[in-house]
Amino acid sequence: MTHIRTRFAPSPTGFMHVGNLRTGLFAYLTAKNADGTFILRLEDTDKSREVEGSADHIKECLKLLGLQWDEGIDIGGPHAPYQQSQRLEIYKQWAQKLIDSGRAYADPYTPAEVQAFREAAQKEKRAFLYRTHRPENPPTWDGTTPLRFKSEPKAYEWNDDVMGSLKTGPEVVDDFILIKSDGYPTYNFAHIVDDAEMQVTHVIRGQEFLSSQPNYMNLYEALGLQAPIFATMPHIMNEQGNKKLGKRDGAKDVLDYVREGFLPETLLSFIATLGWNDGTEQELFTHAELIEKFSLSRVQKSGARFDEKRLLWMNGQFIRSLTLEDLESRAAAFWPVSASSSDESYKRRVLALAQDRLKTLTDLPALASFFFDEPASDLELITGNKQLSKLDTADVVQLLKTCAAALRDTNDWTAEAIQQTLNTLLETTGQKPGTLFSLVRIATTWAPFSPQLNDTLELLGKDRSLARIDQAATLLNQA
RNA sequence: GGUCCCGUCGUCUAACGGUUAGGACACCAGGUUCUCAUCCUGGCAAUCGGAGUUCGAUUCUCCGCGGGAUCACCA
Repeated sequence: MTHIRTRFAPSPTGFMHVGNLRTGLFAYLTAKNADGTFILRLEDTDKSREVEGSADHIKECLKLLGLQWDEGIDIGGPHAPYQQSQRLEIYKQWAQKLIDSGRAYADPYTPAEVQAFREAAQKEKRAFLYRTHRPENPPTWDGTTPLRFKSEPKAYEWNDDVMGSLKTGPEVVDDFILIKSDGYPTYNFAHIVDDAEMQVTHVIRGQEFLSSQPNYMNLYEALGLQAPIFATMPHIMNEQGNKKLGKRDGAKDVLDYVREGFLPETLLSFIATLGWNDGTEQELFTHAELIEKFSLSRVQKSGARFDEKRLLWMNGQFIRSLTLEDLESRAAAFWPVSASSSDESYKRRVLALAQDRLKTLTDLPALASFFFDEPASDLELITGNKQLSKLDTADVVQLLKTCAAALRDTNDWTAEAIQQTLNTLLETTGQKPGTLFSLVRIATTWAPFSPQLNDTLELLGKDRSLARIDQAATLLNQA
C-alpha cells in the first residue's frame, strides 16, 4: 500500500466559500482516512489577482474545521517552499527540460494577435485551438515572451476515482502557456511540477478542471512523469441550482457563517455531506467519524445544490448536542449587550433554557434579552391574544393581581413550587392554562415567545417577576 | 457552436439487474396541562423521454431532451 499524499492548493485571490473548502476537506479526508499526508500549497502565480490577507484567511478556514496540514506553508516540510512564487527557479528548470526536448517554444504572438485568432474561431463557431497557429520557426525563448507547451494531440481514456471512466478525443489537446511573460508559471504548468516534486498521489479538484485534464496528461507524458490518481469533485450549485457556486453570485465567505452563529462542527458535517454519504442513514458526522468513514468512491457524481435550510437544521442539531459548558464558551460573543453585567452562572442558566430554541447563536438576543433587560411592554400581545382578548381589561387586571398575590406567597422560589402555585391558580380562578399562563408569560417577558413559564419565572427571580406583573397591571389599568 | 460531465421526491440522497423505490431537510396535520422551539407520531412527494438487452431495468446500451462545465499570459 503506497502512502497517500494529497494537497489543497488554493490561490490567494479572495475569501473561501463552501465550494472551495469542500475540495480541501475531501483532500484532507482522503489523506487522513489512509493515515496519509495532507499538504497545503499556495498557488500565488497571478500577482494581479492576489488579494491581501487571503492566505491568512485560507489558513484560518482550514484550522476552523480542524483540517491541519502536515506539510505546507507556515510549517514547511521536505519539499519546501510550498508557495509557488518562491519556486520560480524550479519551474524554469522543468521548463528547460521541455525546451531541450523540443516540447516548448517561445510564443511570438502578442495578446492582441492571439485574441484575434480566438475571435475568428468563435465567429466560425469552432473551439479555439492555439496549435492551429503554431509558428513554424519560433524564436529562441528569452523569457520576455510566453513559453508554450508543444502538445502532441491524441485521444485519452482514463479513470477518475469519482467520475469513473472518462475519455476524450485528440481535438481537445492544445498548446498552452507554461511560463507567462512576467516570468511566473501558469497553474497548468506549476501544479504539475509541484505535484510531481511533492509526490502527490491523489489530485482532488473541482470539475472545472476536467476539460483541461487531457492537456495535463499530455504534459505528464512530455515530462516523462507518471500521472497521479485523479478525483474530480462535482460542483456545488447555488441556491437556485442553475450555476456553479461562485463569489460573484451569492457564495458566502465561510467565516461569515461563523459570525452568523454557525458552529464549525455544523459547517464540517454539512460540507462533507454535500455530495458524499457513508451509505447508511447517518446525517450528522463528527470530525473523527468523517476521517474513519470517508471514501472517494462514495462521492456523488452530480452537482449538489447548497440548501441553507438544511444547514440551519443541522446547526440546531449540533447546538443541542453540546454540553452546557461548551455552549457557554461558544456563545460568549453572541450575548446582548445588556448581559455584560450578568455573572456567568446566570448566563449559563439562561442558555440552558435557550439551548433547544437556538438555530444559530445569533438567535440568542431575541430569545433571551428579557432575562437581562426590562422588556418594553407591548399591549398588542394581550389584545391580539386569542384567549386574552375575550376578557375585559378589568378582569385581566384582576387576574394579574390574583396571580401576583399567590406568587408572592410562594416562599420556595423553584420551578417546581412555582408550578404548584400556577396549578392552584388554575383551580381558584377557573381559567384555562391557555389564558392564565399566557397572561403571566406575557406580563413578565413581553416577548412573542419564551421558555416554559415556571422556568422563566424561576430564573427571573421572585422580586423581578412580581414587579413586572404589578407593572403590567398598572399599565393595563391606565389603558 | 465544439468538447466533456451529469440527470431518483421541491432540496440532499439510499437502493449486488428482483424493494410496496428507503432516509433526511422543507412543507402539512396531530400529540407533549401556555407561547416559541425541542421531542414523538402521521401525511404529501421522485426514478427526464423513447427505443433496445433481459424472465425482470432506477441500475446496462443507444438516441433524444434537460442542466452544468470548459474553449485565458485565471486558477
